[in-house]
Amino acid sequence: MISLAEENYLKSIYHLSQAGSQSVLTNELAEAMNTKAASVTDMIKKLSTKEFISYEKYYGVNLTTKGKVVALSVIRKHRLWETFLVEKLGFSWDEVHEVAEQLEHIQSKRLIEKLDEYLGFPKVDPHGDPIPDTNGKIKALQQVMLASLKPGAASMIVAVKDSDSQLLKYLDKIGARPGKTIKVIEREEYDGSMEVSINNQRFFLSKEVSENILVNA
Amino acid sequence: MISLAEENYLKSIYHLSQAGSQSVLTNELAEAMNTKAASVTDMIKKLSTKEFISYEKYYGVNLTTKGKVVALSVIRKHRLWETFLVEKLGFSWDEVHEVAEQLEHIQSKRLIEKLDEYLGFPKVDPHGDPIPDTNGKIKALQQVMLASLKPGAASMIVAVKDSDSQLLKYLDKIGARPGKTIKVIEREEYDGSMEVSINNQRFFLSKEVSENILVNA
DNA sequence: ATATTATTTTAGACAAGCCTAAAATAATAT
DNA sequence: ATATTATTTTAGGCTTGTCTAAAATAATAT
Repeated sequence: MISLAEENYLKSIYHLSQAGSQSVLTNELAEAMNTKAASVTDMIKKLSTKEFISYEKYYGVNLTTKGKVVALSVIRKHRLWETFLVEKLGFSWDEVHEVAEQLEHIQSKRLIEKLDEYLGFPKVDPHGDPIPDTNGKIKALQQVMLASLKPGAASMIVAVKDSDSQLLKYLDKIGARPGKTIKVIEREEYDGSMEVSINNQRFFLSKEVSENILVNA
Repeated sequence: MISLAEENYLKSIYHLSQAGSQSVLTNELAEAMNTKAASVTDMIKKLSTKEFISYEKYYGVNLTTKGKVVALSVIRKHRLWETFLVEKLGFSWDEVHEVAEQLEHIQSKRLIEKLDEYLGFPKVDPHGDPIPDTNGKIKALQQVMLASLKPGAASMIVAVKDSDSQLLKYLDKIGARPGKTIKVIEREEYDGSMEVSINNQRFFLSKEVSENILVNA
């Protein structure tokens, strides 16, 4: 059996290894998990013994195939639950993360199959992130940062990187939801900020915000 | 904060104190929780310090008002989730218990409110058990055992005591679901068995089974 | 009234998952 | 090439929730 803590570590390792393409380092993981490096080392040993990760002392960890299966199954559950919360229970976009963090650990194959069916086998969650299938296959989206678009370019928002509640609230307010089309009016080279239009309304976005919005390539 | 284990103990204490009307004894609790008496004593001390229960050494425990609130909130969540699983996801009656045991521990007031609303504020769960309201008020049903009915009497099934999966499967097969009307045709005094009719079909029920079916008084 | 039996509690241990402080190793700067 | 700094690991400890074995208490039978 795999514990809740173990599942969370594997999920974090997966996300971190998607971001940077190196091995995941102890300190990165400690920060992501909101814990101390020493605790991470302890857990790394356990996960390594159980063959969920491969681990070279001082040089970080990588998921094994077995570990990736677990991570993707947790992510699948997380994203299906988020979809449920938004589509069926009427949660807003920015409220679902915390609850889904809990729901993703419910152990029941049947439940997830039924939920998937009930939701009509969605391919992406409310943030636009792809939902892995039963076998852990995940469709890599062709995504680029809004920040990289040139003035005049328009594209569909597919996801938001950060899951910070403040950011999500803000994006929700200005209508920057996945599925929406966003157009770059102008971009200031000196600070990376940009003026964009969504729903025919204009907004100024800071560099930080525009780097957190992902659009179709 | 209250832990998962603590919630489960409080729930068990509540159920046991509903059954027998005495204080709940260490051994009863150990059996219900599938653990050893020594472990129960340990936990009892913790719950007592936190004032969820009152405890007199060697003479068992009782829930305090504070403890009852927690227990009823867990039971409310359990029953709402069971309703969801059956009504929305198409689980059958006898499959929901295990999953609901996990779902009942999700911490999110908002989630439960939304779920309640989504289900149309149900008053009873799929087993016919009453669902406590937000304030922990629970409507005591006027229930009697089917076993106590006299030949010729008919009444509506409101609940099933045991949550043993075998029993639930059997009852499902013969159509003995909450809401159904059941009529006693005959009763054998020497072994307590009875012949009944449900949906105009006749069945023989052993004493054990007829004591597990609760009907409107 | 006392001895036997059943129940409950105490004592001491263990695994999981975390911590702090100190030691070991790697990376970087001179 | 070596010293300094940053990162990671080790060592030892804590809490939660469990266990077994032994001691204490209560219930029951004679």
